[in-house]
Amino acid sequence: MRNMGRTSGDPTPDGVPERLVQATIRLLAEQGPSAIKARTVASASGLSTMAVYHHFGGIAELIRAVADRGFTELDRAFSQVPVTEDPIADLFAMALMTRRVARENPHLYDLMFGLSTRRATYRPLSDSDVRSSGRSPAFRGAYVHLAEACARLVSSGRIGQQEPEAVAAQSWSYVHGCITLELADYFAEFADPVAQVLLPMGVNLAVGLGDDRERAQASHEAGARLYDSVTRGSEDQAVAE
Amino acid sequence: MRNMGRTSGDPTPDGVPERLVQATIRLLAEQGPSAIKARTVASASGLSTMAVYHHFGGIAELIRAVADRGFTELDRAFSQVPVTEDPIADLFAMALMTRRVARENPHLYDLMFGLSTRRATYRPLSDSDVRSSGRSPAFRGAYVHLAEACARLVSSGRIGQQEPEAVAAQSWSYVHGCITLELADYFAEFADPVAQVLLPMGVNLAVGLGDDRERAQASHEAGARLYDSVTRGSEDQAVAE
DNA sequence: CTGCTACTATAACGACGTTATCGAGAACAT
DNA sequence: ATGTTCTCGATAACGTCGTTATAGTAGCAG
Repeated sequence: MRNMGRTSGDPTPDGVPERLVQATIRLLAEQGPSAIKARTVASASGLSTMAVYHHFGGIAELIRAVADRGFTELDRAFSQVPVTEDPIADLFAMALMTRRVARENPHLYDLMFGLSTRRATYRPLSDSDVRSSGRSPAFRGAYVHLAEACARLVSSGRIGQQEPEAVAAQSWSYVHGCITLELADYFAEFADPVAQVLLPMGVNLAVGLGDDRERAQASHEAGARLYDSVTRGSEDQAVAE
Repeated sequence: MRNMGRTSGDPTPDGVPERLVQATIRLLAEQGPSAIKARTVASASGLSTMAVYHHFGGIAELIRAVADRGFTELDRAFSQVPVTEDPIADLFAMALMTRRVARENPHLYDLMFGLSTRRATYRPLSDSDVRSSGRSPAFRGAYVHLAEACARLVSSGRIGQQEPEAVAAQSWSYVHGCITLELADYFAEFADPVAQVLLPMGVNLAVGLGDDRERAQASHEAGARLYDSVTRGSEDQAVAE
């Protein structure tokens, strides 16, 4: 495993590691995790297996880089959501963004949060890939969007006085739980999981946090419109129901 | 893959398939999913690899049987929670039970809900292992406990009139989301994830569903006591913080 | 040209899932 | 008792995978 970046400045972000990561993501989306093999990603990149080991050290590190790329995508998706004067609308737009990212590549989403492919399986994450508090920079990049929206929500006085971190944890939990169960087909009985589960649950949580019900409902509908306005006209309209 | 049961009546539930499943669960708990190999589970069971193929057909089917055993354990845990006159207390006791099961064998829990090891990776679940609506009997055995508690909650009139299935989906989502994130160490900043995230989130959701806040808080504390009374004195006190 | 560095292709090694083949033991009929 | 059949599991092999050893190419410094 040598240097990951270019020796000089990076005018071209399309190096060999990039090709390997994107080929892995594509294989993950099209054929699932069992298709990620040193030979398949190498041939899909037009290289030999040695490229994987020179640039990453092994399949495990490549997969970790791929999962990290997933958080980078999530960060980019969150960045597209504008900061409005309605933090609950922003939060629900981010929830729908998370769902979109998850449904675009379910196996990648599973890789980002599943522990079957983390810990114990691979190395016990030793040194500097976990920087300060415990996660990758790409993850924190996405997380700050959520944390800041929760901080805005608390400081607005719209809900009861409470720790923004706890609000963030609860928001994240309900979104992640819903998405995970939907991806695993446990919500097959619901024709529209967003309208029947995700949105009402967000409203209920907001009400439980102290918001007014009608206002929470309106904010969530505004968040849905915010999400539509951001994603409409984008490169791909993702997975249409 | 031959017959799974004994030829005559089953006075001894400790056959070869049982040994293989339990050896796999033990390997999963002690060494993680990467330790599940045909040779390791076979030697851990005192058998050869052929036993896996005779009784299950392959590693994939064995892993599926193991995940199903996880739902059986969850069903058994839910069965230990008594049906009281307080459905919210029952639901929160089940939430704590789910957390206990998940923490006893995190890799098994991930196997039960992760899609990386389902679908696409293995066969597209063809015939009768998915019976009527979409999941295994062991799963539905656990799910009915949740669904019935939600039905009791709705019919009690304590929360607003709404579909019990939606209440179940929301309860399940928040519990599953919290547990998944906690297992993946995303709640490392919280010294007591139950007191700081899971319980307040359950209260908030109950309030959002229409319950009174003080009453919801009391019910959740009662649910915690209910959980303690059921698990205390049991074989193992599980993972103590 | 020589030496050094960075990277890659080829080929091999060990481990794994799976399968082929065969033998042990039971059940049953004769 | 003997032969037949069947279930089940052991041994050994085959193909694939992650990984590594080896050797090679390209670029640059002297």
